[in-house]
Amino acid sequence: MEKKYCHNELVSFEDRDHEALMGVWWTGILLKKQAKHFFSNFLSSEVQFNIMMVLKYAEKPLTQSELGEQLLVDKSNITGLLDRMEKAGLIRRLSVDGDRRCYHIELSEVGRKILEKVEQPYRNYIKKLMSVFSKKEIDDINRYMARLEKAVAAEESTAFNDRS
Amino acid sequence: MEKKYCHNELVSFEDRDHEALMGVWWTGILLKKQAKHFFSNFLSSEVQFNIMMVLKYAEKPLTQSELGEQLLVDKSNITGLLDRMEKAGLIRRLSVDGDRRCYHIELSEVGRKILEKVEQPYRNYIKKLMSVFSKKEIDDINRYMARLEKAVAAEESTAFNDRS
DNA sequence: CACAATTAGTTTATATATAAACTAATTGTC
DNA sequence: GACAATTAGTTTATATATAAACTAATTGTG
Repeated sequence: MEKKYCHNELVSFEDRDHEALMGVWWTGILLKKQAKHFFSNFLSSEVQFNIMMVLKYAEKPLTQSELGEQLLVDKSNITGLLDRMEKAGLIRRLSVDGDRRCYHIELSEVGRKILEKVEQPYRNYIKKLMSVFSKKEIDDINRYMARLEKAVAAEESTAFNDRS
Repeated sequence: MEKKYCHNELVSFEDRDHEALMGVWWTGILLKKQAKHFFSNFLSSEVQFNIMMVLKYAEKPLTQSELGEQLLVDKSNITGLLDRMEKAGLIRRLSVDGDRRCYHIELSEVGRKILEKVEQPYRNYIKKLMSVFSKKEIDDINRYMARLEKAVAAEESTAFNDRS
């Protein structure tokens, strides 16, 4: 069995672990690229879609920081993302009673309408993608990814270049 | 069982398929972030590490296009990446006999030395990360990711906004 | 050989991503 | 209540990412 560092035949390693990890990595990249393309007629990126989805389904108004935490987006990145989305009329920043430091972010009417157009097609698309897997395999993937995420989080402190 | 669109408790869907796909997505993002941090003392990104690994293990000299294909990096992106890496003394562009359009990219001595410093620690790091999985589970992940990649590729033509 | 089509790489415009330094507002502590 | 520490968000600098338009060189076709 050939082990690949990346996606074609020119380079191969002998490390099944590495291959598995790179598999998750590359698949994630592919999914991101595809999603970006999927939304490109309506939104500048899949990140904007994710933001809108989080806003739509949030159980309470979210601040920029809370949004960033959920989506693993840095606060300095959130500022620009929301600037562009605000400029495009997709979201609004509302001042918050009692804390003049932060905003509550909400979907605008335009944003809601665009989300209505793309949400279901995207869900269908994902449904179709994932239909290559059985119920049991889907559960496997869910469990494996959860464990891998936990392992990554646990290694956070032991990185190569930590000065601690 | 709770289904999450993203990483915390504020938003939840009822879609196990979607959750699995998002799991791969998020885990990929986490891996990228961690890797970037891992290399940050020596390289400006994990992408540069990947480029150097491909160059080291390639069986023949690679052009910019070939490099880009392997790493899923757009040709317009490769130009800038290699510009920065060349400026940092990590790689060289060599003119190619008989085709004045392209370059062969090779690791410089400096690049080779830096790679020597970071490659084994990174491999160990990955080994440790993946040690939470059994041999059988590693094989599962490899198979699942390969199938998911294939499914993604197969859907490429049916994207929401195709004008075909 | 002429010349259209293709290929390799660059440039430009725009978006996403992070770290670090920064401002302004709030909280904790005495 | 004063003031240090923290928190929310912005700014700046730099890197990565894509699409589209571009230049220069090569290939394919008559």
